[in-house]
Amino acid sequence: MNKSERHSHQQAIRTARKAMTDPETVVSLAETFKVLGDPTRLKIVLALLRAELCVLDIAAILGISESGVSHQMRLLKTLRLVKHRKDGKMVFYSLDDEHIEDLIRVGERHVGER
Amino acid sequence: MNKSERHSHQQAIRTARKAMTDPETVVSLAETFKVLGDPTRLKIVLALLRAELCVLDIAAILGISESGVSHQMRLLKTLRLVKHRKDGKMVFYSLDDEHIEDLIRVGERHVGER
DNA sequence: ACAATACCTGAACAACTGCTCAGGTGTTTC
DNA sequence: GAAACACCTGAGCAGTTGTTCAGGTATTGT
Repeated sequence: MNKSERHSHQQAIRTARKAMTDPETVVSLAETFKVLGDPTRLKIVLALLRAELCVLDIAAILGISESGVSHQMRLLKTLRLVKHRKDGKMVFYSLDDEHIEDLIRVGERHVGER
Repeated sequence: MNKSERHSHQQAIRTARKAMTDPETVVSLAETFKVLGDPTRLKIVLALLRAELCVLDIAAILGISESGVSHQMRLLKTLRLVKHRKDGKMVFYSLDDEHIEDLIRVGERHVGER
């Protein structure tokens, strides 16, 4: 009996493995959570829940540099959490879809318990 | 006119700031997303969605060491994503509440689009 | 055309993360 | 009680992250 057969939960293991048949989806899903898992980026998303904002607005709200905001916005854009609208020399950001608000609400419900 | 008053979005900034009146909640929320934002931990949670599992089961599913699993379980436990049940020398882990499944489902919906 | 504004980019850095290794505790079996 | 098992913990490490700095582009105003 080798190490992987030692204990008797082969059935549970087979069942559990089915939860991640598509490794690519798992990685994308993790990336989505990860992007919301940083206080700075979460604050940006929370702010955009209320108002459309330009880079300097966000920098003012967070107290970090324009450059820092710009880097984070690129990430949020890549993962399709935010979209942007150019108006002259300014770029206005807003949330890209309604699932993000749902995600925040469900998360708040978990944190709020107890 | 100083730098922070330069542009004319003071109203938007005031509105957006209201979204994070409680900084402690923001940090807790970010921690919750962060813990799901790592592929290894997300896989653990996905697996536990299907079956109650012990440490060695999880290690077998993920292909990492018992020790690595143990470290991650402590984190998941601290953030109340999982609970544990001792049975002899084994420890069985399962999800702690139903919001976690909701979180995963909403996340999948976001990732699935396009 | 020049200066100011709003934003973006690459490089660099300190801080943090996930993992393994070595060694530990508690439980079961012989 | 000794050996085997299931799990936990602290230390250490390579890789990643968030931020700033310096310098870049595009747009506007004079």
